Amino acid sequence: METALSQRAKKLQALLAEAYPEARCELDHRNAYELLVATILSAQCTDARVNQVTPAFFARFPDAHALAQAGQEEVEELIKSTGFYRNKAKALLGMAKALVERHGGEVPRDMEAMVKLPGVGRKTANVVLGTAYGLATGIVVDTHVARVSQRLGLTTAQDPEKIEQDLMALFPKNQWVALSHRLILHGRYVCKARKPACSSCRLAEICPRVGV
DNA sequence: ATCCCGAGGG
DNA sequence: CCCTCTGGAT
Repeated sequence: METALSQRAKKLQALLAEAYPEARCELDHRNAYELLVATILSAQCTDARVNQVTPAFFARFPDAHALAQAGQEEVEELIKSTGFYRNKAKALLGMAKALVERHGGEVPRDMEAMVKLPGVGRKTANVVLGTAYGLATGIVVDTHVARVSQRLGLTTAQDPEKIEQDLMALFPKNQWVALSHRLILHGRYVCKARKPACSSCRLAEICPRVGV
């Protein structure tokens, strides 16, 4: 049976694909380790700023083995401008050590192992598994995705886990990775928290907010 | 002056 | 369940 909501989901998928054909990740990265580091740094910070600090960071710490040897203060200095730098430095060091101890310095390819890494939650894990490895383990639910999904009426849930379940039920698995990127881009540039650009929104025709 | 918003800790 | 951590954007 085709519910009204799932038909809207199909329409949304088409509109998003037109609006964001590239479905790109804005964090610069060359492998799973770099994406994992960049994603941890991206909390409370723009991707553009993360991309300013990562070149020097990866030159100094090219892999988990190098990072695991680092001193907290040097890491803090390199990531200072991204905010939350003490928490992030601690998370990065713990994560690198866990990577070396438990995974031979490689980034694991499954959700269970990922979320056991210090500083890595479901959001970060979904970004890395989906984008670096092409594994659709779930849908990325950061606050952009949560906000857009709520505004579009795709979910009434507040809890990110519940939002993710609602979205996963609405979209085919082979769309999850691209959908995550597109919803993030849309939330970042159009369906913004503060001043949503509804007049130039490509999803306006299916948005309950427009015209109310 | 206020909001942004992920993960851990209390 | 709610608080905290931070610099930057608005």
